[in-house]
Amino acid sequence: MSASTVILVLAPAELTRAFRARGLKVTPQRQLLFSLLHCNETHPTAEALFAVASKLMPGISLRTVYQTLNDLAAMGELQVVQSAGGSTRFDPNVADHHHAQCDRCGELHDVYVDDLDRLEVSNLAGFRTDRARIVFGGLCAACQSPKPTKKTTKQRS
Amino acid sequence: MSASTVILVLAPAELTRAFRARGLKVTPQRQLLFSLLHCNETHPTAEALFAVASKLMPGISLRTVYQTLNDLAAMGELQVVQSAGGSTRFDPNVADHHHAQCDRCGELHDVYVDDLDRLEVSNLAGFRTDRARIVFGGLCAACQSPKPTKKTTKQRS
DNA sequence: TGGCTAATCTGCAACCGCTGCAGATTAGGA
DNA sequence: TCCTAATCTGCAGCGGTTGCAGATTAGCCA
Repeated sequence: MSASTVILVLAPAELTRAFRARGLKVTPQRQLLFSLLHCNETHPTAEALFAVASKLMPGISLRTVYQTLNDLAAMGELQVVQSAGGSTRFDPNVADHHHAQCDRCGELHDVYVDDLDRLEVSNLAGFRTDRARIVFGGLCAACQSPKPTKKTTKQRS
Repeated sequence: MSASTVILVLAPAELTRAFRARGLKVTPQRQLLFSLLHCNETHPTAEALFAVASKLMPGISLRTVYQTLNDLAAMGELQVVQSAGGSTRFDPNVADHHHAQCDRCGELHDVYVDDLDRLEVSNLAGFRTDRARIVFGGLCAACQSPKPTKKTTKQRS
């Protein structure tokens, strides 16, 4: 395929730099994925990203999407979120934050927690923790109203 | 197989009662699983439970293990923990608690957090939370020493 | 600019965790 | 003891993910 002829968006410079700095090559496929992830707050799955990428660059392989996401995660440019429901979500927001997942639609929201280190944790038994990840459960704003409209994520029973 | 002739341990009465109360039957397979889960702090996977159960009751099916675990989870007698590394872990500790996962060996430890509701959470945007689940990351006591000994859980790279 | 080479891409097969199904078995009430 | 619905087992199949191999290409160097 003539992927190199497709130049849709400017790839976020930061990720491009990070890849080059590690001796990794910056291909059009990767640039596209960088741009799709940039400021993306939907916590997409690999499959979801692939669907969007395919429209913009027909022929791109799901394998490539996984590869790039794993590379980004390995270099800390992506947070991997293991949410209920099977597939892994990827979060390009690398700021220190946490998540709230809606019990009904399954959607993930970024939330920020201020005073985490003030928590009193017991039963650590020698465990030395250096970070924490919180997932809040409940109902998102949309699903609290009588007629919930979206069902964006499949949930296993 | 003559499963009914195997009576290894007293099934925890609570789970037996809970099953009967819902019109579910209490079979030798279930009794065995109840007893394997009782006071079990290893956060086993279905596969791990199946391995132990198979030794005590040869012929028991992995399908049955999944079925029973799902039943228990559905009735709230089991906490389902979606840990990094693919497979689901099951936690018979239904007290309000959280987890610490070791970066090296992957093992999960129960921890207790006292003042969760004092956390200041921002960016909720209408999300109404009713619970939180925290997973701390770090190193367990065993893996902090120079020669870590166990590698009980496989971790994906 | 052209050539070289290691990194990458794609397509496919396979793996893993888990579930649906159907026929055989059995718990537990009448 | 009998009956029936619940359960068990084995297997096939599914969704998500990864390994592999051959074709392609980014990026360095002359």
